[in-house]
Amino acid sequence: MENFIQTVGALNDETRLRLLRFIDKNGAVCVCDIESAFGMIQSRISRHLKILKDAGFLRVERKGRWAYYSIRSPLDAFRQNVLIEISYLEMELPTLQERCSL
Amino acid sequence: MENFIQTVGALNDETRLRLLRFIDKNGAVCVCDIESAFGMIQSRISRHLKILKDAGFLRVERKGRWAYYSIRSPLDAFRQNVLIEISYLEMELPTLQERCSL
DNA sequence: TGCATATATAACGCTATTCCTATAAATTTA
DNA sequence: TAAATTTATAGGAATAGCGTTATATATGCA
Repeated sequence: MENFIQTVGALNDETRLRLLRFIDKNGAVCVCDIESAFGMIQSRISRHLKILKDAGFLRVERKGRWAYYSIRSPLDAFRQNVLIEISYLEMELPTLQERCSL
Repeated sequence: MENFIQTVGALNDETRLRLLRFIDKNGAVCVCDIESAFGMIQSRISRHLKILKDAGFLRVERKGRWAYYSIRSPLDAFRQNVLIEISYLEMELPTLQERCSL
């Protein structure tokens, strides 16, 4: 029950839906990539990513000073359906211009 | 987008999940049935039912002075999946003791 | 070691949501 | 019509969530 509420709670925010779709589309990205793409301040992004991670949608892998966020795998059927549903939504999504590292 | 957020927003509350599961399980019930089963005051129930209705999960049919709420039909695939997911959740659910009308 | 970079977290103000109480609206019955 | 029943809604207090600023932590490099 708490788990489910945490899951849908993470989806109950436009910024997080856009972040989730962005990562689903572009694969592993670090916070600074998102920062420049979305034009949002870092602390805001970091907090939303944590919520999505805690809700089971994202995983994070640290490499050096960067933290790469990507869709968690494997993903249970319900969260997969959620990602598909989100992919159908009309939303303004920035393009991943340049990776700030690599 | 707004529609999706409204949908998951309706799920982001324990009371509403229990109400939704209760109606999914018992079929059409009126507010007073829920009132006695859940032991919650009527205004609280009425408001949560409205949120679930506006989110596309419920429909309401008026008969005399009673308002019967039931799962909306047909339901799109995503909301069907949500109902299935909710049916798996462990939650304390009251039994529908008596119908206050009929 | 000292500094820059990348990310995470805490604190605060604002808004939204929840609950309750009280009341309105609509229907049935006397 | 008047009273009772059923449901909906408005208003206020408490709480939770978001965005920002400021700061902490952690890594890499000179």
